[in-house]
Amino acid sequence: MGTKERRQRQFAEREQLILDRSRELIRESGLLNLQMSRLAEKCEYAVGTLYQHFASKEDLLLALTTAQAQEHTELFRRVAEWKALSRERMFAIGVADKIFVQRNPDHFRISQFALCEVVWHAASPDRREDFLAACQPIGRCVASIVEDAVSKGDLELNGLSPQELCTGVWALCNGTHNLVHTEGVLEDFAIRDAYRLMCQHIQVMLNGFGWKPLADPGDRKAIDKLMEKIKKEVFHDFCCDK
Amino acid sequence: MGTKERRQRQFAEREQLILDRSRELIRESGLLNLQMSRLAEKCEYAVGTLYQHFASKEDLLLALTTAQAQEHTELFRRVAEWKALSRERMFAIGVADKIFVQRNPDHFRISQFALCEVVWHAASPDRREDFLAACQPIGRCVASIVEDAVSKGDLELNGLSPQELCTGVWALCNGTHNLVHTEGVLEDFAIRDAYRLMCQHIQVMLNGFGWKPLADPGDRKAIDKLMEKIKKEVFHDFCCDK
DNA sequence: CATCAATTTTGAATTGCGTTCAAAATCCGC
DNA sequence: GCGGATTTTGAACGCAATTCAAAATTGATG
Repeated sequence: MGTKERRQRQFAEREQLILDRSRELIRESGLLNLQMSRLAEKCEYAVGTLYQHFASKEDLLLALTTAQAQEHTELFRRVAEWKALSRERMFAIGVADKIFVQRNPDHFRISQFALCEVVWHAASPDRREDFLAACQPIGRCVASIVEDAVSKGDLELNGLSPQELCTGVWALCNGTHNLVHTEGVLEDFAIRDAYRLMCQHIQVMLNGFGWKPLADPGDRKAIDKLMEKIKKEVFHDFCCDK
Repeated sequence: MGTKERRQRQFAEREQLILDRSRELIRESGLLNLQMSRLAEKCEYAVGTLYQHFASKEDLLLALTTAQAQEHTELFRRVAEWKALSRERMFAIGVADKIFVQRNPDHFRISQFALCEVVWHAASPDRREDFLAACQPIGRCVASIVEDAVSKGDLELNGLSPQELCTGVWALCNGTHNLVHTEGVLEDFAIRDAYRLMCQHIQVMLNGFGWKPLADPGDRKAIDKLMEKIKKEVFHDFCCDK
């Protein structure tokens, strides 16, 4: 009896539609102006139907974030599978982040909001669990690179756990996103290309960890070249920008 | 004619009262449950009176954040004036951050929310300017430490501007706050003391910048000792916790 | 193909909360 | 202690999220 399955599939498709449309609405008129009634109109469904999928508006926002976290994970998985030096792979995590943000310019705006206490706690417990589950592979990917580096002798942990070491790079990336998306903050600082700078800082940090082979932090050309290489070898189909 | 001045003073006092009470309310029952009518009740004023001070609820939240940013600035100013090696002072910026967060446990929850597009844009332009103005000294403090380090020969910029270098440390701190306050994220990672770890990562990063004198990243005792020293010499009256 | 119970969809009605504003109270100079 | 200006008040308003009873659709059954 395929009836039930078809129903489920259609339900899932509709959910996807709602997520897509809400992303469009947010792009068009901002997160601030996202209204359930307008969204319903845009989806050509009644408001009540939206609530069959999402327990609340906050729930929807967290679902949006989760869906994008899955794409994010995909990028990281590629990096983890890339055949290259451990240090290059770790650096590539930063590049993946950079590419992800470029491809999903409003992801961070949404997630920054969705992960705030206010929205987070207004979302349903299931949705929160889904989000955490979607994030787990990211952590595992990155930790596996660290473990690999240690086993190859490229890196010494100096008493840290692989997770603790990851947290440094993670915080650096996360903080960069945050600063970029907080209006007015980086403007005063005259930062040109915050994400390129982030990659430079990752190199600095990896050097600080003594992760071999050390990079020359002053050599921007080398960093750019490595970024190009990563874009070509790992994300060839993801980024067409030069 | 002191009447007008007295009025202004009373107005300012009332504003302070409102801010204090809202902080209490948030502590008691969460940011999610902050309601203007309850706040008015707690302040023993009418709702309308609140709106003489703040254009909207969002405006109030941003004002809260700004007020705390001022205390934050105070800590940084002390660090900048501290007579010590440039590297110790830069590290002390991280310690200041750690102390600030310990003293103001809900600051970050509130600011994380207040700086989201949704709240930020719903606050009044004046309030936004106030916030940015309150943050500027922070940037200047930190940049001055970098400049000092360069002039003393402790650090080479390698083509970065002092601001660009600061951004790395800033992002690291900011990202750590963010991860700490995103529920469930660090839990899986089994991070014990995220802020201590942040300080370690700052040391790693400063090493990566080649900021002399280099620290031994594996020597936790040394880091703890330095943290103690900073607490004693710079923040003696701020932190009583061991 | 008609029937009908179960399921799904609908959108007007409800609700809750932020915000407003006309009326009341207070202030202050004369 | 008078009267205009200023401030405070809180009931009323409006908006947008959410609900839920009624309508529509579905699909199994004879």
